[in-house]
Amino acid sequence: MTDLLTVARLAGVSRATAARAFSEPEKVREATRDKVYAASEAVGFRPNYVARQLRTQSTRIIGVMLPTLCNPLFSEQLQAMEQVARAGGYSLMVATTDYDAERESAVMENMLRQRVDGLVLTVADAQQSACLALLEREPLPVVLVHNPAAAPHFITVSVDNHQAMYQATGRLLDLGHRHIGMIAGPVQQSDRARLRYQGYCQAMTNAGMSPLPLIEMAHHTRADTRLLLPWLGPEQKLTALICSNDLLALSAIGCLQRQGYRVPEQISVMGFDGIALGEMLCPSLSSVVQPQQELGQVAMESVLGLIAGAVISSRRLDFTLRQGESIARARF
Amino acid sequence: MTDLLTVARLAGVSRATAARAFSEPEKVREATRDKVYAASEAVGFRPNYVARQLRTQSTRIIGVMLPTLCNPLFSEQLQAMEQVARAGGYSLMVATTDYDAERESAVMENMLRQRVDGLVLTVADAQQSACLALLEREPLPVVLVHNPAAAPHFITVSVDNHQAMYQATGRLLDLGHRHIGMIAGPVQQSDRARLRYQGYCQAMTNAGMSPLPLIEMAHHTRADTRLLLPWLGPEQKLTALICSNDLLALSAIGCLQRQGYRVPEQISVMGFDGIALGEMLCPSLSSVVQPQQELGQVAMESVLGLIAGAVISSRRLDFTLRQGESIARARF
DNA sequence: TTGTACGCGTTATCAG
DNA sequence: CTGATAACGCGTACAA
Repeated sequence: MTDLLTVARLAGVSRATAARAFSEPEKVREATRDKVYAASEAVGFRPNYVARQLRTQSTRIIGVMLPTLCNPLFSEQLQAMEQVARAGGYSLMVATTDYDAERESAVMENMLRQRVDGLVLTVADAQQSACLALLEREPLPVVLVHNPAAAPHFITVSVDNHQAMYQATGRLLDLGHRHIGMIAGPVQQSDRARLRYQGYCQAMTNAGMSPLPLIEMAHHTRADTRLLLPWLGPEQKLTALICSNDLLALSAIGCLQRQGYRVPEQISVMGFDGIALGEMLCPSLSSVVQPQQELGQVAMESVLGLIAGAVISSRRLDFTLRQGESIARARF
Repeated sequence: MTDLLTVARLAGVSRATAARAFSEPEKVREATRDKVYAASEAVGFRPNYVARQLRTQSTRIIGVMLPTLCNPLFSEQLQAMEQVARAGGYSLMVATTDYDAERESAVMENMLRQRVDGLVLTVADAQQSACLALLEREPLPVVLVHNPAAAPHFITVSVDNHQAMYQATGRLLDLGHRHIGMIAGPVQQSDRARLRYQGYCQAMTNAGMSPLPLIEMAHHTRADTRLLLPWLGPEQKLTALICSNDLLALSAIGCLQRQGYRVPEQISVMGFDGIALGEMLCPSLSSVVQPQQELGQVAMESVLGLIAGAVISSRRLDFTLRQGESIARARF
């Protein structure tokens, strides 16, 4: 792991020439270049990116901050981002925050010190995010994913969560459902969950019904039977359940079936996100499909664009309603 | 984003003192320290880790290389690793390889140039991995996850895949199954899949049966009904299916149910990995449970240990068989 | 085309 | 406790 000087000496050239052989090969005569390469093979030389980064003031690293990797939505998005980044010659520094604002700030600070060239983040709540406030003063290229495009200072890539949940609820209403409940994870942690609940409320209200209070689970990814049962009793007899994400929906279906309910015959369940697995199971999951890969791709392309000095604007991506087997017409 | 010298001047101290205020605060008088901090606030100074990395020859970055993030096994493992790393003051550089040996080598080379302090990797096939061969000559701390501890040069954290699948198959045999098929993704891509198939074969042979050829799917994460059906016809009437991973198992159950088969009444299905979702669905998935978080934790602790100069050895972690509702006694 | 020389922002090593 | 100075490894004017 020696340095360029050693290589240069062995190759019988100056250090500058050796350096050029790596960073600007076309500016070095072929014979000279080969000598340099041979020499670096011999001594096991490998360019030191840290030194290069210091010198060029550019790390070619993108910082990626996500709430969690337990939700396939985020992990597939990360996978897509990584591919775009690598194709563009960038590496990824990754951190998760578990929807914790303090961790968000700590992660951010660390990435800024690392001098990442850009940032792609999904914060828990863009409205009251200390780390976004901090970022406003930084000249760093930043792209938000999923967060509502509230902060006009930031480029955002997202779907319209409010509208999506409005339509999803509408689908259930169209099927004749009147007793529709909505479940979510800890909702004050997530601005998207709030938007989705608002979408649900508006759909209910527009249809002349009063929205039910949100059924809030302790985890973002697992439904709790005990919190579900009261809504299925004789008093509050839900015929449909709409969920803030697919993992919640799938585990809710599991809970219901385990309690002897048949889905969708006795109760319809609708998810949100459109994770791949939902399509394969039986009954297949009805869901709002977010273009997960595209979200990651567009977000990464946007930061890279910003870094390259291009003019980039926020993007609203299209969602679709996937008609699965987990919902059916309401009957009495 | 100014530098230490600016801060020092403003604070009326030397650059060395300003530096110490950050890296060794206890060696600076409190009054001086405060002046430095005040000055750095004023000019918006933030320590430059790149410069520090160059000087100290240590990046406090761990490179993590995984086949894919689409399998929750890997993404949850990554999440666990990230937490341990952050707690230890390390950051993560993450890349995926999609089981492609060339991408493995490219990713590796990039991480070496980035001067990561250590590496945690899962390669497609440890036996014939160009990047592992390359690594043997490097003095870098490396920990392999999941790969069989074949290469004695490397610390490995894994479960015994062969033994696990042997026992899982045994469980089906104990339930009276005789026609047990195994499905997997592209098997030549993964040394684990091969080991698991061997475990299956040995269990079958020991029980006096001849193992069936592997049913190989095009994707690691999705079963294909068309490839499954021939094994359910009158000639090859399987009563149990054992799968190389849980996503394959869950999608296989979906395929079967969609074809009108009842699980487990008509056919038992067993998975491998023990992803969280499997437990929530109905029928719940019988599976070999790998300690996903522990795998990540132990792996990360091991590299950090190696970096710290501790003596670390390979670890075999325990797996368990989860008895789910997807398997039942064979009947005729 | 190749070589010389400087600086990127920090920490380590001394000396005071 | 504080200050001066030399690296760390590389890129890149500028000169030859």
